[in-house]
Amino acid sequence: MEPHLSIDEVARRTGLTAHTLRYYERIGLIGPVGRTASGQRRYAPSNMAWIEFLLRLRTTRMPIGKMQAFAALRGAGDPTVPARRQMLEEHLAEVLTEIEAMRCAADALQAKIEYYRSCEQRLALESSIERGNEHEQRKSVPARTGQAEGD
Amino acid sequence: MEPHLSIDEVARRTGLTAHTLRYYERIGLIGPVGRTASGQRRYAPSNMAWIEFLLRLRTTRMPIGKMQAFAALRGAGDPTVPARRQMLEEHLAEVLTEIEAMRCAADALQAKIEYYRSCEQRLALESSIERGNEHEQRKSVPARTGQAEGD
DNA sequence: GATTGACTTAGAGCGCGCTCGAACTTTTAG
DNA sequence: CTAAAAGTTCGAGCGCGCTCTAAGTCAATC
Repeated sequence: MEPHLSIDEVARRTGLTAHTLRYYERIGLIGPVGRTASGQRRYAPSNMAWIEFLLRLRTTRMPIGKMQAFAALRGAGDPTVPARRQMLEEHLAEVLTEIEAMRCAADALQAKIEYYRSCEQRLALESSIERGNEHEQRKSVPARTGQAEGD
Repeated sequence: MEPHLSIDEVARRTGLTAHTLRYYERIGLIGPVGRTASGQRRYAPSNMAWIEFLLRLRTTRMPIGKMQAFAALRGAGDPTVPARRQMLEEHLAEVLTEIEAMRCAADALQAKIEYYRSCEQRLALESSIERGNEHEQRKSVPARTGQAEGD
């Protein structure tokens, strides 16, 4: 039981498909991967670590082209360490910017959800009045906010 | 100077292209937009507010198909408010999950950057020793960390 | 009246990131 | 020994989100 995994096992562990793993290798993102005598892939722990790193880059939406550039630098060995670090630093900066943009948009969505909640209260109240049930009133509903037509 | 903007002006203000604005309208994301007598689009403030909302959805990576569904609900008026709220709540939950995933991956990238920095120190030290300059040593460099082949 | 330039529609095309199909070989279970 | 499962290569195809082209209309300027 050596720690060299078949492509299906790697697929299972990483969540990628075997198709995608071959694709990544084809385009130079992964490799070289060991082979059995008959040509089947066997992934070593170092391959796994690299794939996991690629997945982190993917999570942060690095485009494949940049990953290829990074992989090429990595293949060129130690002298490219500064270049690789710089790539990561630039990418990280973009990622942090984007996280902030998403957080900001998420806040706006939260506000909208709350606005909808107030709409629902008002609508419920109006329809109950319409049906003649003028009780059921718990809190005063804020009439109608000036949400600037956002909806 | 009414507050009804031409498509180019809207493009300028939103960062979308005129092409994309027409595309969004075509697929039912935007609309209806007012027209001049000769058929040119004139965007009202309510259109602008909706577009800005769409852009927030896009920032949070809602797929266009979902935006279309949302737009359709909106077009159906008040009774769909609860459904709209639910869509937003579900989407927001996904967004928060994804923000967390990105933040986590970003942390890993930061760690890798720091690892590279230590590599650079070690490499600089080694090459200076190789050249016979055995001074230049400031801090003890941690020999070589066992970064599990991540690189 | 002619030209310039912003606008219109319908529909084709593109870049990205996979995803799948076809045809074949190897491994494994019964 | 056989049959099914899993692997291989090569190349085509797909879904998404635009992006652009072509052909034409209209408004304003020379």
